[in-house]
Amino acid sequence: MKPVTLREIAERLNVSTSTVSRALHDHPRISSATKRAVRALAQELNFQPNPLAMNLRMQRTKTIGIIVPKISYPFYASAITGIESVAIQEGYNIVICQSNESYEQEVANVRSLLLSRVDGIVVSLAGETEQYDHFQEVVNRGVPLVFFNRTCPELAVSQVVIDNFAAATQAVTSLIQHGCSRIGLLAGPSKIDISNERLRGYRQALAQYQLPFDSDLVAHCDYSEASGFAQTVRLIQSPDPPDGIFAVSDRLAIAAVKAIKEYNLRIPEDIALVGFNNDPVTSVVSPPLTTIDQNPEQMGETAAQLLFRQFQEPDASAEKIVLKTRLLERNSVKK
Amino acid sequence: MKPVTLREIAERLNVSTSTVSRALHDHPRISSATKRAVRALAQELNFQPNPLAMNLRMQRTKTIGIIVPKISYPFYASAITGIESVAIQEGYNIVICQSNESYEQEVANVRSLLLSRVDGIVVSLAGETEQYDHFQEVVNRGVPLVFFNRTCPELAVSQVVIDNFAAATQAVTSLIQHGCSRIGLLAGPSKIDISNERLRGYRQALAQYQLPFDSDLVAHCDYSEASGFAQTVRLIQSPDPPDGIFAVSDRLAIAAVKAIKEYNLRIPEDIALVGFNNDPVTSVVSPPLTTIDQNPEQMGETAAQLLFRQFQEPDASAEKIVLKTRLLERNSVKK
DNA sequence: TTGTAAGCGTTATCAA
DNA sequence: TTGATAACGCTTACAA
Repeated sequence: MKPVTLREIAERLNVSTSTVSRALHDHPRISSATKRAVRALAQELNFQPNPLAMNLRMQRTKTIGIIVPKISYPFYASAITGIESVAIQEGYNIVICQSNESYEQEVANVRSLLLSRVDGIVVSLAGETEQYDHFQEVVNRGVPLVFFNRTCPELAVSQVVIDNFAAATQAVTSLIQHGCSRIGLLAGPSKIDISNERLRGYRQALAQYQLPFDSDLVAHCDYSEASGFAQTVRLIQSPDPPDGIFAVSDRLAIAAVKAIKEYNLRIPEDIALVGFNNDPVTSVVSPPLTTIDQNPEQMGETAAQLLFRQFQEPDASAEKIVLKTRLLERNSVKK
Repeated sequence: MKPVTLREIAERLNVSTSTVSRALHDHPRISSATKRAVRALAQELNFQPNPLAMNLRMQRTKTIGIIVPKISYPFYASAITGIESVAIQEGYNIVICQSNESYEQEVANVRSLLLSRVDGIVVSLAGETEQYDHFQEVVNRGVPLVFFNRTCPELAVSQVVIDNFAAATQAVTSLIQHGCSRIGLLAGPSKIDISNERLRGYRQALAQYQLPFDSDLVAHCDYSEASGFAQTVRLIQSPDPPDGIFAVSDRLAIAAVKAIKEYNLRIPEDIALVGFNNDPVTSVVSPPLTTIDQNPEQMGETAAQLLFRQFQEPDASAEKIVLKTRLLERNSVKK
């Protein structure tokens, strides 16, 4: 019942363990006769090299660590699937950590991954995170690192993102073109890079159509539904409420839907709404939400590819890949 | 920049590595003086024992493997969170695998987890799985195993489930009490244990109210939205269509919603609908779905606890824990 | 072409 | 109370 080891094979064949190891690795200076013999027996005994021993010996684990805010966010679940698919293809395992949007948990995740000697790390930042020493530490240790989606502007590290500025501009433009003139923004945490990019896009669209920017209409939320709901209520109850809202995530948009309905307002007639992510719920909610589709699986794949590129050329400079998005127009803006 | 090892501490203190190791483990026969000295230096150098070396030496990894059909299913995402929380508490790491409902991938997952020597495995079966040799192998190797939710009836292994029979009875009863008399069932794969339990519950409710059982009304689906949609269409188009549908998962229920709406029928007036899982979308879709709430996080926690119990008493007999559920009545059945 | 031996960083056994 | 030493299972100089 015990797993077979190199030694057993060696003893049975009256050769040394090194010969067995080399035969299995197709070392050029091993006779094809012994190679055949070794392989045959290895096959027969169903030999699997013990990864624990290999890890210790090789000082690498063939494992990549992933840190995401929450695996239950459909965006990240899909991104993970993307990362996983290329990892498997390359013979790597993955280990998934959730930061739960918490800075402290993210730090703990990094520590744990470093400790377990993963060969590389793929991260999307927690909403709370405002300092990056823990990632600097990753870089210092020479462990390849790639950010995706929520990235860190201060670190010269490879990253894959979408053009958040352009996507947000497009989203808000859609609201404007459908007749909205006073548009609220359910923004993300102000320390998160993509939040600011989307805010810039929002302002850009307003400027393009000569609409005034009113900071009262910008509501910063963390990524929780509760904050989305509360901020929407605040916008609705304000003296001069918006006739359209752009939410920087579909979760916030859904929270907005609930708030708007609670106040017996109609979507899109009273308030039009645009979300971000093409979360599955957006096609189910009534009315279906206009949103930005951004192919998270592809983003995950790309991030993983970037990581593997770093494995091959550790000294290559940081790359930034920007993926395409598209606006999915649905009834939440059609007036 | 290199991680500190036992040896370094030993050399600096002019003691042996064994002494250092023992001091750090609070071994009773080490003088408190050296303990203090060792610990102080360990702290100062920020010594972290290399888990790779420990793993190899101890033949255990302080890691538990999790296999679920898909992490993007909200039910499993929550269950994982539950497992994770007790694992962390016990100082264990987790590694998450997705079977993607595929038997082959599940087998590969098991193989990979066994190879990497996880200390125990928590599983919810893939929809496709109809044979269990790979789990028998886990048991044979003496690796603790716990099933949750979708369990395996043939193996004497600890498991945590809900009372699927009772929950399904309750769900269908709700439809009947709101006036449905011809109730369709979007059932799960017939090889999955909980599918059959829910089917039994369905029949029980019918029997209780003297409604006839009609096998034409039972539509077996895999867990995909596509099959839920197709089967709903089949039911709608049948010569004698149902006035209510019980879907054994919310994903299938959502698919049913889409199909029903596509045929311009009203929910619940033309067809009432009950789902299963209390997926977040059920509160967002219009009308909100009646569903069975089953606290997946608690289920995950319980499964993990069962596993840790096995770590402590490897020879204890298999336990089966049945958790409570509750019916969440919403507008998809109110006529 | 193959074998010997060292080493990865721990823990555990035995002896002192 | 502590130290040598072996061992976990593998890879890889270096020797033969």
